[in-house]
Amino acid sequence: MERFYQHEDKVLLSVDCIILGFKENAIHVLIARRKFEPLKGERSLLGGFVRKAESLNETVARVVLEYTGIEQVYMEQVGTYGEVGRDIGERVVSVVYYALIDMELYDKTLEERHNARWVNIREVGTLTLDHNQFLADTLRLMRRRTATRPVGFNLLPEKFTLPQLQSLYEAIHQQPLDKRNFRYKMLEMDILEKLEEKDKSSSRKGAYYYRFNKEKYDRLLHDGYFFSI
Amino acid sequence: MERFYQHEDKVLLSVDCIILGFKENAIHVLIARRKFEPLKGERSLLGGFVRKAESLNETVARVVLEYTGIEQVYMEQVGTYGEVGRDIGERVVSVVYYALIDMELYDKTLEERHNARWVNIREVGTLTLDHNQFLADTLRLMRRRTATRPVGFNLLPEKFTLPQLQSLYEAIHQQPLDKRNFRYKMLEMDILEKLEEKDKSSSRKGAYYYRFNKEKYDRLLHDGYFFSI
DNA sequence: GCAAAAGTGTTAGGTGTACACCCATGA
DNA sequence: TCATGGGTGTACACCTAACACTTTTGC
Repeated sequence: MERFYQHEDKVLLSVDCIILGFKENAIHVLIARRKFEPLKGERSLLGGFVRKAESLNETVARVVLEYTGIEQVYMEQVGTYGEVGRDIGERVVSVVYYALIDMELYDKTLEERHNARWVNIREVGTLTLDHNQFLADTLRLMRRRTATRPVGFNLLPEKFTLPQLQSLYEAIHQQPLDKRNFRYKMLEMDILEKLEEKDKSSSRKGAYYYRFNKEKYDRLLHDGYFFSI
Repeated sequence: MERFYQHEDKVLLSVDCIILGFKENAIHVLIARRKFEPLKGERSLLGGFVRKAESLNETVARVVLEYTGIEQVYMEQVGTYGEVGRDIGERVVSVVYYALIDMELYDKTLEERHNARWVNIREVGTLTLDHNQFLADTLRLMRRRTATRPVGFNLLPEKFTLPQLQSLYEAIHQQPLDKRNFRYKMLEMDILEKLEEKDKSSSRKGAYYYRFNKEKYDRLLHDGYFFSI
């Protein structure tokens, strides 16, 4: 390939991933200790540099796979942060993505290998560089997204119960929701399939499992339908 | 500064600006002919490469100033596009911003110098590379933004009339709005200051000028208020 | 006086929200 | 039989959207 733009500056471009999961009725984020200088050992989001022949999505997928063992994830770009002094090592522009994963699929052996931990988003504490900013912006975006599109399902196993789903939404929006209204809204959209099977792990009566029907959902979206909470 | 990350790939990073203005009751976008190879002469959005010691915002400001002569503009990041083959010259990752400007402040001598043109967004035609994609994503975002926050004012002169404001919103959302409901909503927020002066250019009766009161608006936002259309 | 745009309130319908009781089951 | 969480319908308040006539003024 010819080098048309050879007199222009090049910069280091990194991708930082906010990997989110749901457990113990709370959203958790995967963080690790930085493996390299500078700031080695500081608490950090998971990232990687964008390679020459790799798209941004591919970088995200690579990072997510490396740290979770999961191949297909829901991801969305949050934004790009390009202040000159934001990384103390060298000038690095960072593209931030969040990824929603089903924690049942998480490869727990990676926790140790990468010195990584799942932290409740309400108890994150101080992260390195501007990573707290990334997280705050992500949560704002993710709340808006889950409030208008049913992407929350990506945080749950394939089969889930309505009480689980409600507790997920309550964790995301950090506020209690009315059970009847919530169930009505969710079922009214007609994108959930009720299964015969019940989850008996959290009550004697047991709660029916449901499954998300992506085809119906896509049809809804195509028709311009949106929901709220 | 030490070079901690010296073994990582660097990439060309560009900023592409969707510069939007309002005239003749329609949103217009500033486009130009590409000045350099490859694809020299193709219709293109306005952009520039991010320099080593320049933040993304600074790059946008530089590009907007260069092509419009305006220093302070409202801008917002749309997203970052990083497919490997998106630029045919070389691998370039592009950060897209839109900027809203008051066309009365536009320096018309620059139109000729840069071979630039203001084009109605409904008649843009084919742009180079993936710039049509950039524009489509921008318009979607801008519509959402103007529907929930009063950023539309940035497209108008400091003094404007309510019929002008309504026609701006109708242009943005490409649908007619009810005059009484529109005026009521806008005035009810109490962020517009009515002036004594009237604009007589479009009717015998004349329409009162208003001015946007940013302080009151910031107070509203701070209190968590949002409006819709 | 008339044409042309500016300005002004009210109502009906729909949407969102609050709310309380019965059911199924395992221990 | 009882304790525990799952499941179900309605009434009211509020907000959104539809709608038509009067005012001002330059020609």
